[in-house]
Amino acid sequence: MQPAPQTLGRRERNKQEKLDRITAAARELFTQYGVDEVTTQQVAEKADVGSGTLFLYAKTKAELLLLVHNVKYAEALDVGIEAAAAEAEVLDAVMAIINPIITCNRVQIENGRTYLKEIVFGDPAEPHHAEALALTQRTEAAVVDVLNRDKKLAARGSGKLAGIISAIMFISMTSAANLGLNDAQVGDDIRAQVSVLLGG
Amino acid sequence: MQPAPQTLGRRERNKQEKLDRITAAARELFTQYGVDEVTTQQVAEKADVGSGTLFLYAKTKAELLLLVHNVKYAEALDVGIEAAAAEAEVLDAVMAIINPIITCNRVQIENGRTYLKEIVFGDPAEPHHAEALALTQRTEAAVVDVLNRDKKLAARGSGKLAGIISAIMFISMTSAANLGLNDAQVGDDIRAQVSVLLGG
DNA sequence: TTAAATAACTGAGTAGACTCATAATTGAGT
DNA sequence: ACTCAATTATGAGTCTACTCAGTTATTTAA
Repeated sequence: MQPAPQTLGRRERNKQEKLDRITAAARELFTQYGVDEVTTQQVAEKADVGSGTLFLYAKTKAELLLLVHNVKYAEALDVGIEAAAAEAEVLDAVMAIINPIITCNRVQIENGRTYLKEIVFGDPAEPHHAEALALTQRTEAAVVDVLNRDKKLAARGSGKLAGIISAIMFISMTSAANLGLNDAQVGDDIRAQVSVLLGG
Repeated sequence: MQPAPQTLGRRERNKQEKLDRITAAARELFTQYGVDEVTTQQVAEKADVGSGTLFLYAKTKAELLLLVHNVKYAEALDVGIEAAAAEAEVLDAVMAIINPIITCNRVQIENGRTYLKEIVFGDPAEPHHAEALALTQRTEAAVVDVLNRDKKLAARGSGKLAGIISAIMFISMTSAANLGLNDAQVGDDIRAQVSVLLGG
């Protein structure tokens, strides 16, 4: 038989396939039951790999969640950036970026909070974590672009402002005080704060 | 023998004494080695109580850290509020409140980050957690007082502004990106952000 | 003084994330 | 085809936060 035409050898293909199975298994179980209700054993079993193998692909259970959630976050961010372009007002445009992220983050609220927790407190050296950080940086960059539409905001320092908006988002989406709110209410909470920040 | 003159019975006194021993043991071990390097067994042993008893006084290991750290935080806050009164400029006064908190939080950086993590992600129904929340509210209230010195800031909404300052503090003190900075540099980072926030 | 009721204590046991010694698989060299 | 070094997979075993059924201490009531 001829050697396969792929550039990747069997070893690389097997690895990719295993990662795919693990990602799929984790996504389904985490989404349905929530991270805390799922054991790594269950994910391994569903992915049909050994329990130790899991940890070759994600160093911790939380990293496994990053792996799964990054995909959804990236999609939400794309939607938001698109929507922001259609908004005339700066505040509206900023919220256009933020709103899909809120929704994505709160589909399963426990997972969303754990995701954000891991971004701040996890190990930035891990590959899935690095990807998550890149996403938050992309989010800030998108906010910077919007803020720069306004000369005065640009003069105040759009980079710093975007950083503050990230902090506002983080706290509003994770705070236990906001656990009882729905997506729209969290959005309103963030909007009110961003409004104060920008509208000074 | 006459009954003791205390209003508290033996049971209450025993409980208080045990709590004191546990607090002292946790403080010493956590301070010297860091939370993650100390097991709950070691704390129990040092406090001379059964390993299960520990969890009657703090529902989780993280709650135990809150118990210990709340005291230090409260002291730092008092110092800061005092110092703020002596500052003429609003920004300087805000930083006067914040600076002792930064120092207190970074004496043992791992513990400081874990403390903040627990405040956001822990169970607010737990008593030590409730106390920690009260402290952050007291901090915000102190910041509000300072902001209200300036009519324009008061008009913008000093409560919301103080909330944003809390968010800035949280992120700057916990972010892995700032792990390499010293206290002064973290202070500068926060000051720069607060300056942008207020100075708009 | 004693008995019953209640509160607090205890440490062996459990659960689940993660490790690591060993085994299986792969691909390059011959 | 056959080494063999390097990579990847495995699951039994470890570690430790936390639980709970049974015990002990204190208070109250008779």
